[in-house]
Parts: sequence; structure tokens; C-alpha cells
Amino acid sequence: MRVLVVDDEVELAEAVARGLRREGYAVDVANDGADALEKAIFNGYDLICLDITMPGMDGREVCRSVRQHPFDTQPRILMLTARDGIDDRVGGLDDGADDYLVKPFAFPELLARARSLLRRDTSVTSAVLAVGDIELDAARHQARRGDRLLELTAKEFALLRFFMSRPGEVLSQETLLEHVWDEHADPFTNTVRVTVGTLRRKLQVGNEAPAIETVIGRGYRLNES
Amino acid sequence: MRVLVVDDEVELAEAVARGLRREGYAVDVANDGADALEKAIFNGYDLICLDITMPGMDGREVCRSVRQHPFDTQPRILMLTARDGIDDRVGGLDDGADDYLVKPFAFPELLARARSLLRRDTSVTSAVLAVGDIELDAARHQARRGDRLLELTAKEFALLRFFMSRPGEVLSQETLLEHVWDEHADPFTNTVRVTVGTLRRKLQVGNEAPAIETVIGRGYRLNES
DNA sequence: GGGAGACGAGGCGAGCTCTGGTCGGGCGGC
DNA sequence: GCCGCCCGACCAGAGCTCGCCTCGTCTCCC
Repeated sequence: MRVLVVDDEVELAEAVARGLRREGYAVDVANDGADALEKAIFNGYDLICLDITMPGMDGREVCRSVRQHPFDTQPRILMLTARDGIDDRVGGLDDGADDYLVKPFAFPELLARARSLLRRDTSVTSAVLAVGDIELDAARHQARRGDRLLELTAKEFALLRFFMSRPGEVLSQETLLEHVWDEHADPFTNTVRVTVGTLRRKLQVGNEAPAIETVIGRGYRLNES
Repeated sequence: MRVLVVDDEVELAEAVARGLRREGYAVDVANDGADALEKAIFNGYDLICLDITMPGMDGREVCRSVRQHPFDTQPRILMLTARDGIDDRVGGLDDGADDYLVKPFAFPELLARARSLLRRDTSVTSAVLAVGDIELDAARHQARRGDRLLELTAKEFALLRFFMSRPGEVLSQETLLEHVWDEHADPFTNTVRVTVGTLRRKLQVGNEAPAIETVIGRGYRLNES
């Protein structure tokens, strides 16, 4: 899971980043709003921990801009606010933040919120994903290829969802590991290959070309047709 | 779609209203129970977002009054409750609310719930909920499977009702705990598993596939057929 | 041009972890 | 007291991961 930590207090941002890295997240840091926005758009994160009060472009502005950007999947945004003034908190949610945390906060609390946001079912945001003749309903935890209902495990389902959120793109094993597996995943594992393998087999129709194809040396790609 | 937002925190109510208007709803705001009730009766809404804790006439009271009014079509009611309050959510559902949202909530989540409530054709408000051959009469506190009357405890009943309000959806243990149990529930408890287990047994017919199925790693799902 | 080695990917099966199911005891409210 | 509810403990099984082997391709060397 990729996380961006944004705070103009350099020390604090670094401390939070260290803590998150210890938990196995891939973390980048930005110290002002402009930098944050650029990184957010360029890199694409799963979660952004965003301080509200910053000189120049403040957190709320960043939040609004991020929300206007046409990501395939919008990052979750966790606002960090110094005051617990209703204005800030409400304003933040109004700007499209998913949750907020009042400073000073206990680190485990941030962790808990982060986990909960990342786990939160995308049924909230989207109904049914479709790529070619593959359909995926997150709320029902059901996927089908044509008429055939697919029996997928949780991992396979998560993997398929990730592929379907980026159809046609080549996704490296590293990227998949980062986004679909959480925390502590061993970078030398072959579990990605195995899971891609079984998913591919479950998606197979007759002896058509497989929906997920291998791009040797680069990764895998879900065909859009 | 007409929506009424009720909250004594003026700022919060306005923020929610703005967000809903951006989505194309026609939104009115009330800041106390009496005003809310009057508007509800005179204007007739499709949805009421109703804060529970208000001075004077509180949300539950408003809810009960609305439910007693002979509308052609009853509005859906989405209760907003404070996490640290002592509000009994199960009791709240008894007052006739259709769903709950715990403050602080992510705005997209409110939107999603609103959409889902407005889409839903069978709601808790109708006298009898029915999914497949399972029927549940909220007013009488009775549930039956086919001809057989089910002997359910309060918890089991509340759980079944929640499942029946979201047929086909996969509901995580966390979600169930949040909606059916109150906020003091220990997040590490296994009471959800136990209660789902007994409910499942009571719903069992011969050796058919169970009505409530387990989606490992995700949660439980009430089959629609 | 042919063969061998290296490398990357796929397949299979075993072990382990972790989730979920069940049972029984104890606590608290009516 | 009784009943419903919660909790701890134990058990079973599914699913995840890993190691090892195979297969195919590319490259380098003879």
C-alpha cells in the first residue's frame, strides 16, 4: 500500500513516515501543498495523510484538487487537524476527506484509522466494475466472466479488482505486491506469481488467449477486450 | 429527490446539505426536532438525515412521530449518531430508522448510504421485510421462514433485520458489530460469529445450503433466493 | 548453426497460519 | 432464578505461502 504523508512540520512528517514504514507501507513525504499535489497526481497513492494547516496551499485546497483529478481509484484522505474546531473538521469532510484525526494524536490511533480506511469496502464508492466480459461487484463479493460465476478467494478477488481498476496497464509484480498485499510482504516471495496463476486459470474460457497476459520482464496486463 | 437534513450543529448540517446539493438532491435543513417534524409532515421527503442527539425533541422522538404520520410513502430515515453517545442503535432501529451512520463519518459514505436507501424498494419501514422465503415483521417482532415461526432473541432479530435490509451484500463482522451492537462492543469479541452461528442454525431448513453464507476473509452474506 | 547455460515464469504439493465454528461457563438484567 | 448475552478455549478447514521442479526462451560460446 502506497501512502503519502503531508505536513509542513518536517520532523513530524518524518516520524509518521517512519512509523508507517515499520508497518510495511511504502511511504513518501511532502512538506508543502504544491509538492503534495504533484506527488499525489503523479504517483497515485492509496492513502494520503494530509495536514490541514500549511503555509501556501493548505490541506483543504490540496484535498479539493485531488478530488477533482480523474484517478481510476481515488486515494483515501485522512486529514490531520490541529484544532478540533467544528469548522475544520466539517470543512474537511466537505472538501472530500474520508476521515480526520485531531493533533496531537497517538500513533496507534493513526495506524488504526489508516487500516480502517484502506480496508473500507469500495462498495461505498462504486457499484460494479466491468472490463470486457468480466464483471466485479465489490459489495456482493461476486465476480463473473460472461454468465459464469467465479469462485474467488479474498486474495484473488482483491487482485482481480486491482487489475480491473487499471485495465490494459502493465503491472509489475512489485506493484501488485505493494497494492494488493498488505504490510510485511516479503519482496522475494513468489506468492504473486502463484496467485496470478490461479486467477488466470479461473478466468480461463476454453482455449482463448488468457485475459491476464504476461509481459516478460515487466509484469502482467489485463486485456481490455 | 427531496432530502431533509436535521442537526442542531448548524455548521455540520449546512455542510452535509451543500454536499447533497452538489449531488443534485433538493435539500432542506432543520436545526431542531420540532422544526424537523413540521417540515417533514408539510413537505414530504424521500429521505431524512436525522441527528439523534438534539436538545428538546430528539431524533428518536422525531423518528417515531414521522413513522406515525400517514404518509402515502414514508420517507427513508438515516440516523446520525455520535460515537461516544449512549444511543442505543438497536432501539433506534425499533423507532423505525432505516439505517445508521456513526459520527464522524466520511461524506462519501453518507452519500452511498443515501443512494442505497433511495434505491431500495423494500425498507424497514414497510410492515414486513421479505427476502426469499424469509419474512420479518418489525412491528410484531416476528420472523418466519416459510410457514415456520422463528424463535429469535432480540439480538438475533436485530441481526436478521440488518441482513435483510441488505440482501446479497457481503457484510463484514466489523460492519455488523457497528450496526447491530452498540458502541461499547469490544472489537475483538467473537460475539458476532456466535450470533451469526445461532441465527444460521435457526434459519436452517433440512440440509439446504444455509441462507447466510460465509465469505471467508470478508464477512457474511444473506442469499437473496 | 548448434548446444549449453542462464534466467524468468508456471505448476504442483506440503506445511503452516489464520479465520471461522462450536461448546461451555459465567455474568448481568429482568 | 432464569434467560439472554458475552467471552475464552479449542477445533477444523480453507487459504496462503514457500520450495522445488519443469518449461520455454534468450544469449553466449564453441
